[in-house]
Amino acid sequence: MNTIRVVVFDDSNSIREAISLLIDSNPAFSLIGSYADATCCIEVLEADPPDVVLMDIDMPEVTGIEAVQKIHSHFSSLPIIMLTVFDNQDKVFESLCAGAVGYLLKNTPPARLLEAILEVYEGGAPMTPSIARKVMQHFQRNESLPKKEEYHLSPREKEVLTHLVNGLSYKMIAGQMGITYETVRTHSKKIYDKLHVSSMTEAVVKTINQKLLGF
Amino acid sequence: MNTIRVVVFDDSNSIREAISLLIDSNPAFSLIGSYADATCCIEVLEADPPDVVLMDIDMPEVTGIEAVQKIHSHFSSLPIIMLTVFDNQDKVFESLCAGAVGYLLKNTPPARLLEAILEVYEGGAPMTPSIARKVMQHFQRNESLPKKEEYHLSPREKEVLTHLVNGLSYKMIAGQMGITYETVRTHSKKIYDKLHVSSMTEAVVKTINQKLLGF
DNA sequence: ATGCGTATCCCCCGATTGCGGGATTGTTAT
DNA sequence: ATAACAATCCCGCAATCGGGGGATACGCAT
Repeated sequence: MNTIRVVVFDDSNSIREAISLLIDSNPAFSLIGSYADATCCIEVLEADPPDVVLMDIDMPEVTGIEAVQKIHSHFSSLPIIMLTVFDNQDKVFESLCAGAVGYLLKNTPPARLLEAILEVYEGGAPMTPSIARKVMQHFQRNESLPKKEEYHLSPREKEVLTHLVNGLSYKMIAGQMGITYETVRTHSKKIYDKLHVSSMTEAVVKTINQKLLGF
Repeated sequence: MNTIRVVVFDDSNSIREAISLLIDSNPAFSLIGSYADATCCIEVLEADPPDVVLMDIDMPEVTGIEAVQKIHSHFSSLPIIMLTVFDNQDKVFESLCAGAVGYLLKNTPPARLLEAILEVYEGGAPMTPSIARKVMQHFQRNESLPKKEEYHLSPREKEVLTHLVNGLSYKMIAGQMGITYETVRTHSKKIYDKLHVSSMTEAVVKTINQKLLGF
């Protein structure tokens, strides 16, 4: 069986050494590169493509997140595991958005790290439990806020609002809906009234942010 | 040490029995309830609150997802693990949005199930690796589309645009930014020009939909 | 039948916006 | 140093928007 080829980016010498020892101690893995910064990450990976990348999140010159973006856009299927000392909420999500598939704290036990490498290699997404929970909570926020307020818009008003959200003017909406400009205005007035706003823009922003319409 | 109190909702008798055996075989856990449907889930949980809920996703009468919504809105801190036979993409996300914190396939080995119950109890979010990967990929889609177009807005223009997106009028923005109404208009003109739109609303919609600003 | 909500149309008027210019002061880049 | 750009301000004018009315007509409930 082939070994899993790993590359590490981390500005800390001691961490790189520790990881180097860890990986080479297990015949199933081999460390094919280890770098203190990610400035040349694309070139490095191009020259000798690994199976998995370990990326420190805080690095000088090019930050881990920037590096992930670059790597992900060049080698979209190459899995990257982020390593970090703090499980900062924002950094987690920035990394995930940038293209990382795993997120581990540096105090992860060595055995777990090897397990994680194997896991991404097999299509998983290793995370510490606390980070996994943060990710889950991120989904819940989306759906828990919007239903707190209910503005009972009539069907016709929703229709007008949809067009407003698409950026149409009253005149254009009138044309689209086959009604008069004045009617569109009347609907809009009631919409603004019900949404407690006083301009088209405010209505549109509120509609989008609170997902008042089905999209 | 107290045992972790578990309740199960699953319409399959065999699964309920298997879980019952599994949980009672380990002194660290105790099964305090086991129901074939979730119609009375709120009453049940209110009468005898558990630490963790296991919820089958496909059930007659009330679906697992509906049950999760109800439970989550009544007992928002009660962790729920979904159990399912298929890792259907949509169901996963519906469940997560509804308030579940864990998501396991029914072929999960018994030991892993107990581990997962412990994990949610301790604030984690157990998932099978394949589901974890799906969740991760969900984040990546968001950021991969928007960078297809780049409108090189100046810093000042971005600032004005931010205020527009917050629903402010030119006059209000002028006040906020300490510049003249006329200057705000000039910036806005250039913004509309660069975004290829011709109204405040269109600019706002485009900005939000394409995530042109950092939010 | 009387009221309530919805949908439709109309008018007036002031405020705001969009578009066409033009102008000055910096900074940056070639 | 000359051009290019960003940021600031100004004017005029037409179009659009927002708020205030009022009006008709339909359906639906009590």
